[in-house]
Amino acid sequence: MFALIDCNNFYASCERVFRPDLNGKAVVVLSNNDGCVIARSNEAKAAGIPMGAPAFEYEQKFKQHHVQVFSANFALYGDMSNRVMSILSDYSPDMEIYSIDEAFLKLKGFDFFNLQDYAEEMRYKVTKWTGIPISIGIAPTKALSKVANRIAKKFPKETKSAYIIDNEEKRIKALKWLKIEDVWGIGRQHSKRLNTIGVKTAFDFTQLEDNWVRQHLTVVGLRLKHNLQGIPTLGLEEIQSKKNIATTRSFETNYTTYDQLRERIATFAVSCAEKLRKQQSCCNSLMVFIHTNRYRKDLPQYNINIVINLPFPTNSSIELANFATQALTKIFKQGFYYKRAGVIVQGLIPETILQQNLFENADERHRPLMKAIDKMNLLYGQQKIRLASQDTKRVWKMKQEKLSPRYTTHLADIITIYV
DNA sequence: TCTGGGGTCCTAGGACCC
DNA sequence: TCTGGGGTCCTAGGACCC
Repeated sequence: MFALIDCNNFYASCERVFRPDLNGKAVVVLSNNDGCVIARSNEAKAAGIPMGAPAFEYEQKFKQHHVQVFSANFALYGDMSNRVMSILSDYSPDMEIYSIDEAFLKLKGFDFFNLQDYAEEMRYKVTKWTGIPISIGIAPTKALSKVANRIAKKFPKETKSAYIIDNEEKRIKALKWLKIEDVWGIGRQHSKRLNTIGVKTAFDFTQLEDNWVRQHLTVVGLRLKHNLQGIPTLGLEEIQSKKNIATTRSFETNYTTYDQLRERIATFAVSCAEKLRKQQSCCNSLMVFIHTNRYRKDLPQYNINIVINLPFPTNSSIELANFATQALTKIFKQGFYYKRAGVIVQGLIPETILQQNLFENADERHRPLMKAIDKMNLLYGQQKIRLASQDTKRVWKMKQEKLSPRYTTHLADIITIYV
């Protein structure tokens, strides 16, 4: 059996842990730059605030329903996630962390366990120790555990937030209940197409011909179909190092000059380099893109990207910032209002595989230098040591007007309790 | 004025090889 | 008039996830 554990309204719940006065109240969390809604408490959902709602369009509604608004505090969410995952890892030797707020546990050899009790204990401990509410779905396959989880979340009282699909009757009943567009792996396009041929529920989907599914939804869709039928086609996945790493941002205002963009691109490249070093990889190529504001139909649009193959694999901040700025030079055009840009590094290989190039090689001195920089930044705070090509005067700021303290990761932000 | 960010996988088609 | 057969690798684009 697989268990899928999912934190309820994760970011909103993290904020509430340190603001218990907000329990039972509407809470939303905004994306970077306070752009749009990326998490909602149940009360906020009930107030009719959709996922992805642009914050400026919903200001009235926030006021009207007394919604507490937060800027995204990823330092807090990342740390809370680690705490939850560490508790969950005690409940099975086989765990796959699927996202910041979700994990699969493989429950092998649990035949003599009462899984309902087991799940409820898990839930009790996570909530007690971290303050984060979770829902649990258990079933013979991953896709079905997703379905079970949805039921647990939808009917928290009846299920005690833990639901198990362990026989055909329950499976069929669950699949007939679940709308096709809510199935894991069926997105907007697929559900539109499925709707036109009369597939309304997950159950309808499992009744389709294999060939049709294969043809229109590729092998991914076919695997999903079998998974929903109870045939295990998806196992736990090993933790693997990433294949791409990206740092991309929208700007608070429009950028018009090369110099402004150059600074951002250098900073994004440095950030990618840091992420690479963290997972002990080097990259072989890098992509730089710049976009104008796609919502401003009245302005000329210019979206372009460029891929640069590096002469040697590297994770040096200096090299990557250099290559990225060179790339930018090739695509930058005067006369546009730029709103978004990013750097994506690709072709990742382990740091240890060092291929010598006949003509050009990485500067060996960078390695110890980067090590020293990483160490200092860890010790004295992120971004303390920067390249001169970066924003040394701290001109650049993200809009984060409703940022909560870093309660769990920053000493100065620790809560004081008066007794 | 203001509309996020970071990932994965699969397929078709082109370029190339012998 | 007639123009093979069997591969690999790479990339762009489209779908999906949170």
